[in-house]
Amino acid sequence: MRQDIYIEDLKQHVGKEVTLRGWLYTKRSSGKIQFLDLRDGTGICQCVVMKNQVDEATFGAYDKLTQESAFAATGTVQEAAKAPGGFELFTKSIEIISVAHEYPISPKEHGVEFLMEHRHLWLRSSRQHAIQKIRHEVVHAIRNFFDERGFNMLDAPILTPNAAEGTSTLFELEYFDEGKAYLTQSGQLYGEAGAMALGKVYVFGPTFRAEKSKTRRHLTEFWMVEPEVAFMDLAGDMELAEEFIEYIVQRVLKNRRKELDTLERDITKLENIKAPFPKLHYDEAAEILKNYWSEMNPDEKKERFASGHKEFIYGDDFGAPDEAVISGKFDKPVMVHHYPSAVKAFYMKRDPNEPDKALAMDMLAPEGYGEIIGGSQREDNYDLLLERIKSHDLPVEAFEWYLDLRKYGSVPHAGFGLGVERTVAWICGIEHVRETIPFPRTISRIWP
RNA sequence: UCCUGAGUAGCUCAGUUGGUUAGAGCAUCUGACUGUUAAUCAGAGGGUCGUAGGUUCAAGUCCUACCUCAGGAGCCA
Repeated sequence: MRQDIYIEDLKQHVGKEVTLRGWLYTKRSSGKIQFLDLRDGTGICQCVVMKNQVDEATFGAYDKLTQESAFAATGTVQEAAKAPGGFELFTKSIEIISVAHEYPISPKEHGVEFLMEHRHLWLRSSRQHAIQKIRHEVVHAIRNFFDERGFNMLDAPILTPNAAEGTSTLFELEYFDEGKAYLTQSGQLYGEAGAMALGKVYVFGPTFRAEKSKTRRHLTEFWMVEPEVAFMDLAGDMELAEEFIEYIVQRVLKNRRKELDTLERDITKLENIKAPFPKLHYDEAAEILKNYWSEMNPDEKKERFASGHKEFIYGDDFGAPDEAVISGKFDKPVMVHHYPSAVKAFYMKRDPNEPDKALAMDMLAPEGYGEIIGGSQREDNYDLLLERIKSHDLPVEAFEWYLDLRKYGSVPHAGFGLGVERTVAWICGIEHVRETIPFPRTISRIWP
């Protein structure tokens, strides 16, 4: 009996006759024996065609099938140590479904611009396929983590009337007779409203930043997951964050080993990602930077300045190169907490014991992947929050609903935001976040 | 916005102190090959050197402006 099956299930069909359907990845031939690598989305299978075993039409299919042509192959599944994946199809017949035009992405290397221009096709390549499988696993792990802990998912609006942290980086649009609307930068404020209704919530969705950032860590459209929990303080926030990251990384290790192998990821670095993570007070992190600069000789200093790294001054926020110095000291993600409140967002609560510091934390990924989490305990006092909105020159009317949360049963609460693309880039060990999202939006790309 | 780098065949690149007809690999096409792994081997076709000016007997190469892309800074996840 023949049946249609997927390549990932081949091992259950050894010795049986099956039909595989998919696309031609590559082909090789030595005259009277042909090898066609069939890709079906679940894997790649080598189809072996021998001239003296098949009819003329099937043997002739090799010449007609161009790269990425669609076809069905029927034959017997065999174990084959030399075949990619360990199995091959000893092919009896081939049915051509559609012949592809000359395919632009050849097996040799290509430049970034060319690949991005063909992103819709590039996704078929094995590395891109592996990255999307891992992204899916990460998203699944995120949802499982919160669902298992009794969190309620809360969908925040994409179209919003106001900014979370200033107005310079918003995508703006006309909203009927209501004036301007903006694409959301963060669902956090809505998450806070949700936490007061449901106790524990997480917002999960796309966010938009019109910043003109052109680095391997930035996209204008990216996905963020933002848990928010009533009655949780900063310490609880950090515990939740480290448990969360451990969960995601270990899940990918368990379920996506094959894809990590495809990406040639150093697994040992990921196996090490287990809570607790190092936690540094801002002052301790500042000390690391102070020592870093004081131990440097003048030539090295000149080099650092030339690369754009400015010498750290106590009280400043950390720049990307500073973060690299701090995270470089550890082989796990590092959490830095108690940043100066002057450099942090208006909604972050100040520490009553250190009034110049915010109850805020960032998590820096290892291996130079930068900030993957930013979080804080939120200001829960109505008067202080109102004062903060005013001192940040934000329009009070726009935040009236948000201030209501402090009017009607205000409680301590905290949360954080995790950037999905930076997390996936780190786990995959790839250079740039643009490869972690199917259709990246950057400052100079809105196509395809 | 600022700093740095790059635009040469469909793709990835080489091209010397300026010098005659601009090269290679892959892809495409033709042929050979019964166990290939980015198969191999032999052959063929394929170019307004990013755009516009300028210097020169002579410009892919030098100069100016502009365009596009990439990496980084700032800001952030």
